[in-house]
Amino acid sequence: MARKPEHKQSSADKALKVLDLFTEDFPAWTVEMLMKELDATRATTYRYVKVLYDAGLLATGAGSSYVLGPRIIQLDRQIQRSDPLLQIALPMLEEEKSPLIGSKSISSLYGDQVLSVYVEKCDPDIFLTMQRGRVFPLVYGAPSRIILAHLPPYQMKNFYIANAEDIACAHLGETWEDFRTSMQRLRKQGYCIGSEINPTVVGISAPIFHDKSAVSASLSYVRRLEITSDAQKAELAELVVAAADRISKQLLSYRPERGTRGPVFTTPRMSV
Amino acid sequence: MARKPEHKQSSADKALKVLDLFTEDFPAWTVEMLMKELDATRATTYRYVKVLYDAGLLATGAGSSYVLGPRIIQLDRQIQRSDPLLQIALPMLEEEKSPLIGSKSISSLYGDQVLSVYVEKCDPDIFLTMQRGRVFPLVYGAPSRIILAHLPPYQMKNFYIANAEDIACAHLGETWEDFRTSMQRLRKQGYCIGSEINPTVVGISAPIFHDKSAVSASLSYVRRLEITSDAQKAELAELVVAAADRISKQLLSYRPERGTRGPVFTTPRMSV
DNA sequence: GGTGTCGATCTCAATAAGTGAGATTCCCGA
DNA sequence: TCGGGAATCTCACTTATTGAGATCGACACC
Repeated sequence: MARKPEHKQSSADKALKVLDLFTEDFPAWTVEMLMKELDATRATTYRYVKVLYDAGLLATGAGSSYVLGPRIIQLDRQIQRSDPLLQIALPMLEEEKSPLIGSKSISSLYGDQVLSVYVEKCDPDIFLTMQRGRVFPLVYGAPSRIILAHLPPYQMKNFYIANAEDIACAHLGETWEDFRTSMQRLRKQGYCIGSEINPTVVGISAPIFHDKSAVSASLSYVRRLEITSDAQKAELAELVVAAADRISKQLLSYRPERGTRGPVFTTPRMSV
Repeated sequence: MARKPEHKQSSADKALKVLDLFTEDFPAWTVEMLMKELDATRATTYRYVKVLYDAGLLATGAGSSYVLGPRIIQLDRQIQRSDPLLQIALPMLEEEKSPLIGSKSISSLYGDQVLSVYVEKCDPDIFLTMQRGRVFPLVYGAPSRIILAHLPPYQMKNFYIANAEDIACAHLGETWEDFRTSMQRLRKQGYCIGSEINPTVVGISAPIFHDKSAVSASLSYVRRLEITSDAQKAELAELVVAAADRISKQLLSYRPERGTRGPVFTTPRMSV
């Protein structure tokens, strides 16, 4: 995870830090601007840029600026094509045609974050904020929380110790016992329902396992809040739990084809 | 460009080289495998992996392997949201509803390659091989060739010198004069038609300019070959040229909103 | 909840890099 | 062909990287 501050400053670290500067609000940087931001000389800045440019992670933009490069788009395609979760889940989701479902999405656990990896818009009138690539903390939103609830005990304990404050803020428990109990309740329920991320919709998420007792992702069905009755919520919950179970079953028996050297699941560590 | 072999071996270079190993056929690597492949010691291999892991470019996979990381998916979303070409073109393409169009796609020029950056399936029965992230050489396929034909003179000349052989193989000209003439013909026609990439469809591509006389991308309309008459080809050509022109016009008058510090077009260099 | 097994990190001396300032080359538009 | 500016090169100097082994710690099993 690139969250925590680093102690040592290797040169590769410093070069890759340049990537962090390319945010949505500042998608283009000139070398002059980078020099000021990095507090480095012209030569050094060009060296960092060259490394990333040669790797295809940066590309030249208009006005002698640099922007994120083509390699990223290319690698994203590679991930999509080699991710067994998507390989299995997408065909299964295509068969799910209930008119109750306004949108389907899949979120994956990476480290201590949850990343949206697939979003499908079914209801043309629904307003979606979810997109592939959006990142959420483990405590925020139904897709995250149902994953959080199914973490193995030691990971959940570690997570609590490191994030007790955020957990309390999110009303998931004031103490470890509180937290454990509320997570237990979620597990028993089998799904998590909420409108936290997007207040115009209701989302219901169920866990996906790539190994017995190892959660890796969650499936969410979403529907416009204004047109959703309580009975429909219950029906959607049943649907999403059943679909997530089917995906998990397939995933458990998944064996890679083609010349791959092994499974391609992500099994995050929850290190401090 | 990440094509040509490098002379110097900086440590960041070596770390980023690890990314190259993660191909579609080998999406997961253990450290042991990487050690053999890189011919490095265990400590060094772990150091490279750690740098990429901390940057989010790698993630841990099942069986103590590593796979491409969440940061890539995240950065891809950032590119999509900050690319003025997509910002402008997508709403315009949504209004184009001709039933002749089986698929729409946009390809962008990056260096000496052309990258598919957007693909939309309109005809549910069409079989598409094109996806966001697919890369093509500048001489292969209609989307590439119409870009090639509109390169500025010195870039075209440079490209010819460096790729005379490939150009001859692609029947684009045996000599510089030949090549120049065939490119001139394409420019005059205004579009390029072909079935090279996917033999089951016919694709027609028109150039998109982000600056007068600076090509940056191409728009392609695609239709199943078996159901396409010559008259329909002509009509599709008109449509795609008109749409690409509209996009170019918008692009020329584009001024970034939000706190962006400048335009975010890619203006590739064609260096040797 | 305790304990064992690897995967991952740390330590330290030797080695081979990265760094900065300025000159230079090369790209690209007229 | 030429000019302006971006990108690279040179070289002395400094600092990080490397490799082998010891150690740490996360995770699985009991």
